[in-house]
Amino acid sequence: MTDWSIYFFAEKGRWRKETCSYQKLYMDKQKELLAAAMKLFVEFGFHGTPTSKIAKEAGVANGTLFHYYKTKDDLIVALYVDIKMRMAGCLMTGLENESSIKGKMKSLYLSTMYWAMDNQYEFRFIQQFHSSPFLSKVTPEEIKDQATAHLRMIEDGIAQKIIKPLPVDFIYTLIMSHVFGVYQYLTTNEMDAEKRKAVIEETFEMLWNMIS
Amino acid sequence: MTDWSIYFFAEKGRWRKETCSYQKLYMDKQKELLAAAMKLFVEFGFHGTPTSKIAKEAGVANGTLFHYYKTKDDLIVALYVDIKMRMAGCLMTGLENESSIKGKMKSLYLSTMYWAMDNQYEFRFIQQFHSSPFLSKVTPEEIKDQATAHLRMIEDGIAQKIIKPLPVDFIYTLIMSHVFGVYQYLTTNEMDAEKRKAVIEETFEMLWNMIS
DNA sequence: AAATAGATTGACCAATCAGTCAACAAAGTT
DNA sequence: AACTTTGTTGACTGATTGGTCAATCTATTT
Repeated sequence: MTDWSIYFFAEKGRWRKETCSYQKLYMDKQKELLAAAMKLFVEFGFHGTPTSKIAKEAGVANGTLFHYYKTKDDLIVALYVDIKMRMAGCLMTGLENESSIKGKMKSLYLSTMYWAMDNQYEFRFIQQFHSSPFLSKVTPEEIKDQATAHLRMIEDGIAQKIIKPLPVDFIYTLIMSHVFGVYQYLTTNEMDAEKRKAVIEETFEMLWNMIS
Repeated sequence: MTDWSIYFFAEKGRWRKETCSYQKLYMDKQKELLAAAMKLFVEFGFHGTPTSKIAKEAGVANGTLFHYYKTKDDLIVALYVDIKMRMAGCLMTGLENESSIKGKMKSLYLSTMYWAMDNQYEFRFIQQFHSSPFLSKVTPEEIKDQATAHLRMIEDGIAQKIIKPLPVDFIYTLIMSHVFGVYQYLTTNEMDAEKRKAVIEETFEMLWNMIS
């Protein structure tokens, strides 16, 4: 009945047998689990998404989830760390082109906003996680770690007397809150790419007025 | 065995039999349920708090919860509406003393910040609710309803060309995000009342720089 | 004092949940 | 080819969940 063939999957660099009938892109089951969990958590909340549904959505057996993550809570925290890392990787690009503090700050702000718009599930998951009791399961150092680039920039700005002399993490918090606010506005009010760009540019100037 | 006595409970203006052994303040069971639910939801999240625990914390039988709220979800939404209304009630005071737009805005900002600091469970519940899938169970009109005072003020400010000519609900969103950010900073960094007051005053000026 | 309506109870239940486990499959190692 | 390690499965379970219900209690009305 089933027709077996051999396929080569470049991502892993190894051969694999797969049925012809549902040949599909090979991806680590672990990654599929994270992707499924993220989607369902955002849509139905941490409660409201049983592990069984996550496994099913990931196309994986129930037990596989618990092979990779000892508990459901572990999965949630791991997902948070994963998304945070992927985000941090995206925000680094394009920074070196700018020389001024304001230019660098703007570059970072724009990257953050566009990343949020392009990765809405990821962004909303982080938002949900941040205002949930799970946040306390991640150490403050782990949270700040991904933000060192931002923090150092703010420090420089303060040293050059361009940015208000306030605690760096305070300014960082205000920036992030601003990003959340702008994100919320952009997603609840539909608009074309041009208008959206204008809003993002304008809100950066507002932000800059606030902290400089 | 049990020693029965009669107590008068002024809040309800009626007499009630109660055992001497655990005489306690009488309060609507419904209100006790909301209070218990709020505390537990903030501490353990919407999941992580079974209805049974809520009933127990409220000192009420399991069935009583479902007498007042058809489902657990109903309870969550009702709690949100309740807190929002109580908050709105508190924010109205002291507004009429101010004449200028900036003065009114500052008064409102201060009330909001101090309310958040004095009602941390309430504030954190709203925060959690806002970034959860439950938010979609409340209509946008219901959410905006409590903010009409703010919105009208912003409108006036724009008409008088004191505030930037942007959509009012956009400015409102930015203000609320700012409040969330400042709240987060104030609660994660301990400081005395004086220092806290200074931060709140200063952050208002920053906010004003941003929107004016 | 009888009747009505709402409040309160807690035992109870079907469904669901997070997590286990024994068995099997694949890949890597010797 | 034999062995070891790691990945994968899905049936299974004990505990818990949200929610029901018939009975009791309390206050008010008639």
